[in-house]
Amino acid sequence: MAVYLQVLEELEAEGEEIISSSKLAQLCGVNPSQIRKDLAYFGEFGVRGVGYYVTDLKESIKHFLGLDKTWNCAIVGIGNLGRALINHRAIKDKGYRIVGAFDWDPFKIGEKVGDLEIICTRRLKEKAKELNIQIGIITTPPNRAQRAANHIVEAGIKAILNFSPTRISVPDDVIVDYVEFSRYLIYLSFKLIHG
Amino acid sequence: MAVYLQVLEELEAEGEEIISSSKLAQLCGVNPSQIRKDLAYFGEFGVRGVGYYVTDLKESIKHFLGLDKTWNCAIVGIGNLGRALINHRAIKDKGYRIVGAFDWDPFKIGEKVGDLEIICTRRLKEKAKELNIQIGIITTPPNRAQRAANHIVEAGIKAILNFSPTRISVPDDVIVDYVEFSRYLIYLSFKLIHG
DNA sequence: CTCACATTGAGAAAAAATTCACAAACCAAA
DNA sequence: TTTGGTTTGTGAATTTTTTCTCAATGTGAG
Ligand SMILES: NC(=O)c1ccc[n+]([C@@H]2O[C@H](COP(=O)([O-])OP(=O)(O)OC[C@H]3O[C@@H](n4cnc5c(N)ncnc54)[C@H](O)[C@@H]3O)[C@@H](O)[C@H]2O)c1
Ligand SMILES: NC(=O)c1ccc[n+]([C@@H]2O[C@H](COP(=O)([O-])OP(=O)(O)OC[C@H]3O[C@@H](n4cnc5c(N)ncnc54)[C@H](O)[C@@H]3O)[C@@H](O)[C@H]2O)c1
Repeated sequence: MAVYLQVLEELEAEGEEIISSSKLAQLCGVNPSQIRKDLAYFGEFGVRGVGYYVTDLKESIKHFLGLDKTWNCAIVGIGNLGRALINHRAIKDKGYRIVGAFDWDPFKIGEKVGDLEIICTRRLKEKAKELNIQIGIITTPPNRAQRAANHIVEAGIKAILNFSPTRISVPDDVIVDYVEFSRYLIYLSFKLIHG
Repeated sequence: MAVYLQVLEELEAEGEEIISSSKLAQLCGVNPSQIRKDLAYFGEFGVRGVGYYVTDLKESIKHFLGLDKTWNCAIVGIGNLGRALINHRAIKDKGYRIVGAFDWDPFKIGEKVGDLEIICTRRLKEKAKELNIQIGIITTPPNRAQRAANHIVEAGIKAILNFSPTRISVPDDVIVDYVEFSRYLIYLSFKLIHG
């Protein structure tokens, strides 16, 4: 679904107004029926004999994926990785905004990263309300990840993305996802061996 | 498959010697038959009436995934993200070693990151041979990604992991994978909306 | 308005993946 | 050696996913 969205955005940028499922399928590298089934799943967007209106369809998918709102994120642990994420522009275009940078280290507090000021993790709860933070991102060292998670949960945030290579435990109503860099490397080396 | 491996490693660390498909299935959150099918796919490892020998099975999966060798990687673009990846310990345990740090910026060349010295991108070809580099990792700004890719291809490296948010074009015999941070955020926000 | 053409939406068919079920194989104890 | 209790490996059954097909519907020309 995210692939369709990306292709649709490219088409829109090229000025295309209408696209047929077969053309879109070709661009996405899938079967035309696949596309029609997927799109029909959450509403009827096509026009028989014509195709799909690129902009309308794009908006519908965005709405379905929740990309028509902006989502506010906080980063906890402002080391190399935290900074890289704050500076990463690509996510802003998709409607995710990093609105808070938190760290435990007293020497870092007050320091500027981009146009964010690093804030003490203890103030996360207070700031989460103020900034309406919906997603917490953990980029602390592994042995601090659980502590960071606790702060995020405490602040009432219901979604966590954890970059540190440790499992964290949280209440059932909090969604956690893990980023594992090694996954990509395993894929590549596997391909190198097995074609 | 990578999940089985992780669970097996945990089991080995706990001193377990034998595991049945049903126990392993439980730990991985899948069906026992699933496990037996998957394992039977690349050889007969189990012992009827007994189960699977944890260590043997772990080794076999590692071999199958190519994780019994060490893979040498080079990072091209030593900014925040590049540094974060170099310092990231978790991948070393899986057999991936970052043996080269390359950057274009003359002011960075010679600088130390961890125990690596930053080398000029122009020397990539020469160093790739010397260090037997098999995987190239791009962490340059987006507008430099293609140039970095060209250097990597030129150096005879056949696998590329691209962190910059741009598509790159390479010859057919080079494998490319893309890391898109936004994928994880989309997953989280989608879950927040749709349960 | 009618006709020729294009394309969707959805049910039918095909393919793929998952799960079930059980014979074959193994171990341990008697 | 035989017996009883396990657990794998695999063919069959089931479920899910993907693809095919075509009636229904829209467009635009005449
Ligand atoms: N998942 C991946 O793909 C991936 C890739 C690279 C790095 N990593 C991991 O990301 C983590 C961070 O990497 P890095 O290079 O930025 O490390 P780093 O040491 O540069 O930064 C860690 C930061 O966390 C702060 N911190 C420590 N305890 C804290 C706490 N309780 N609350 C708030 N902040 C706290 C530190 O002050 C420091 O600024 C590491 O665990 C690393 O292994 C993951
Ligand atoms: N995929 C993801 O999930 C993700 C996450 C965060 C950042 N990023 C992306 O990663 C990239 C790097 O981020 P960063 O924060 O480290 O940026 P940065 O600006 O700190 O570092 C970029 C480095 O690349 C070097 N460089 C530029 N041109 C080069 C060339 N031709 N050859 C070799 N080196 C070259 C620069 O000298 C600099 O050191 C950005 O494109 C960013 O958008 C991706």
